[in-house]
Amino acid sequence: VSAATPPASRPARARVLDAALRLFYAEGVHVVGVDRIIAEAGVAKQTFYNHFPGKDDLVREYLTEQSAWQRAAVAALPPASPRETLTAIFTIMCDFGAASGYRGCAFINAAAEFPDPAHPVRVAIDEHRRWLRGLYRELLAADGHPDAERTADMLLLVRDGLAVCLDLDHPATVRAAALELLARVLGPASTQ
Amino acid sequence: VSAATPPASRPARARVLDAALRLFYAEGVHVVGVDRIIAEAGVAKQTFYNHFPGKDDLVREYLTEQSAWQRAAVAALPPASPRETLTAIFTIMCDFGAASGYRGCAFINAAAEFPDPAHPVRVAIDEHRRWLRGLYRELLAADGHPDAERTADMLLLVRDGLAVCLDLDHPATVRAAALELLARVLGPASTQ
Amino acid sequence: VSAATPPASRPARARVLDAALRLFYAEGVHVVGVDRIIAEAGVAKQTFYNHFPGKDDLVREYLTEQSAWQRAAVAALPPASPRETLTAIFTIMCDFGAASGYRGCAFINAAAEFPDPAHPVRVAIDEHRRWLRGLYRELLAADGHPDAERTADMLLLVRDGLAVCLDLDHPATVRAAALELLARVLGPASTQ
Amino acid sequence: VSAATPPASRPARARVLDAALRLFYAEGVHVVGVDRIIAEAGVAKQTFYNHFPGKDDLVREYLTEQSAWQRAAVAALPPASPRETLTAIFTIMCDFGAASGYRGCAFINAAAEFPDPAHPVRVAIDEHRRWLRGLYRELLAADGHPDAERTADMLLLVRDGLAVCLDLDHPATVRAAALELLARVLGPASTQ
DNA sequence: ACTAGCGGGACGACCCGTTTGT
DNA sequence: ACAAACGGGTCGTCCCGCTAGT
Repeated sequence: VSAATPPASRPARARVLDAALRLFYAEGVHVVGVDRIIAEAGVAKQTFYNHFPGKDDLVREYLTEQSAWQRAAVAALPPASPRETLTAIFTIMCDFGAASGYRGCAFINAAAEFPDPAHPVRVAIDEHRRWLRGLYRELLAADGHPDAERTADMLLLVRDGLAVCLDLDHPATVRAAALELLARVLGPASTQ
Repeated sequence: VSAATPPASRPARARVLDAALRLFYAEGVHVVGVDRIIAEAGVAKQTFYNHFPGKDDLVREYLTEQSAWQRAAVAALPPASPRETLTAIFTIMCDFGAASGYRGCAFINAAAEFPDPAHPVRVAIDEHRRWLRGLYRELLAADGHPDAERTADMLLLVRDGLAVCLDLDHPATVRAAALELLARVLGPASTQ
Repeated sequence: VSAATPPASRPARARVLDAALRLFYAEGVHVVGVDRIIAEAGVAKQTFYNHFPGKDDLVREYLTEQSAWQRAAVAALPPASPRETLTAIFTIMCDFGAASGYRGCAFINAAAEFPDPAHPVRVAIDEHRRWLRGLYRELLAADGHPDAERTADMLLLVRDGLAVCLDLDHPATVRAAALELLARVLGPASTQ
Repeated sequence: VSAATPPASRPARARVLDAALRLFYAEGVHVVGVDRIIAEAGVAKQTFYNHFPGKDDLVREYLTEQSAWQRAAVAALPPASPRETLTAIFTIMCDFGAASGYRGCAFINAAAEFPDPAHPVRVAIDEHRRWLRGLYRELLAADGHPDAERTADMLLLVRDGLAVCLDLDHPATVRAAALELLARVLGPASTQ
């Protein structure tokens, strides 16, 4: 009844994107063929190619979708101090990493499969990382951190390491290490 | 110079591994076919399958080779204090990451392409990471660090983040962030 | 101007035929898909299948349309002696062959793509050729040629060679050869 | 036992070319898929791509093969006067055109399916036609014809028309027209 | 009656990892 | 050690039916 987003053709395209998101994240991009995506989406092959020029474009949209989802999740965080927000972000990452089905960071994984830095997929990855770093920097600055720029770099590095370790090591152990590391990066709380 | 038939077909196998290492690391595992590997190695297809049961085994050996190479590199480090050795390890990582041809960590990239945790490739990855963490822990303990276990976890996390960021961001910026982070992890030098 | 619903769905069908004519002639029949035709015609897929049972029928109509166009062009020739009319027909062919966009004879090209002599497309081709030969024969007879039947066969052969050569060789050279050939076929003008 | 041509790998490649020649000529280029060719050749798919970079290259080789065959056939003609040789060439064309399986000129048919004049296939067609015209010109010159150049153009045009008409009309009728036309092009025999 | 889009199944060219003959 | 064979899989396009929505 309600036409929240585009009035027409919502389901088919969305189903393709859903299936792509699920399969690409869970198994990787190159091993998942178009045929499997359209099969899981319950979509004809031609309708897929009506919505996406090719597989690469679908991959790019898969990443932008992921990025949009993360931005929305951050925007939906309960209001809190910048420092608490930062801690919440990393804590939530740990929660995700402990849940079943976690497979690391979609962007890092995609970068592993697309070596060419000029490839559109890599461009989408860069854009997401610029947003991430900007988010950290703003929160640090709002927290009154003396060197938000460089500390944002450090947080990005911690985030990447966290995303990787949560996938490859014991999530509980990684959680402890990450939160401790975060504390050392942020320094003692500003006694305001 | 050499006899008609060398005692063991060493060079053929080694050439295959060399080509695999180069191609797998530079372009990824799934996109590189065995035909290209044997072509670059200058080896017949049958000789390849004489030395390796299949492609997956080659991938596993590619990772163990990488691991052996890193262990040898660490063993060849000039004698120094544990703390200096740790710093050297991370500094060398930054050097590699700034060099052209850097494509991130071979193990992290491989994990992105092999989701199944029970796969032999993932087992090889786990083994390398266990060695890495053990190395950190021993060096920390030798340095007299009070909590070598947990600090080793943190170092592993920093290492992973470093390997990823060096590939995706500006190496110089990442280097500064990583070394600063390392300093905060190791704490003030033990005034011995 | 026109009523709400024109008595017959003329425009849609005509647009499809126009697009088909343009694309089929310029690029060939098999390489041009139905989707491209309906896209260029600005017509829905269903509308296409409402007017044509299938692609093959469209091809047949494309040829009958071509044939009708040529018949109309001949009928519209300025009044002249039969011999002048014949010369005009071949001269106009040379003009077309020198123009950009010339791609040979639509019927010869279609025959190259439809080998089965019983195929409706081939039937349409045969019909056009029968008309052509009849036209030549009548003009020759009207000119008082002693052997109109066999000379018409020769003219048809020259026509086909002309249509092919204009596409594959230099039009200017071909024109000279064709007109010279035509003169030899027609023989000296009847000194009436 | 005997290694007449290349010592190795003769059969596979030759079988592919044989099948391609048969199918392409009989049915057209675009309608015949690679799969059918390799099936009729009894060859593995990869073997095909080991010998030919792609289908287009096979098409080009199909035409060069055809051209080579025609050149050999002309070279194998019994010694005769130039004029007799010319007549023999056109007579043999008529014989071929009357035989079952005749499908017109392979080059004209191929040109109908490859509109782009810069395409390698068109280049091969041009080359064959240059040879053809050169052959006519030399024979005419050897016969003492006063204008071999322009007459060669006319012969090429007649040849093309003949090849087309033999496919589309009654071969017997076409034969008579073609030989009569040839006589008019060559003029009265030089009473030497 | 025309548009827009989806579903379906076959086929297009091309490449995969692997095994076999020679 | 080479080429060929094998079976299946890759992405992408084919022609055609059908169902809504104005």
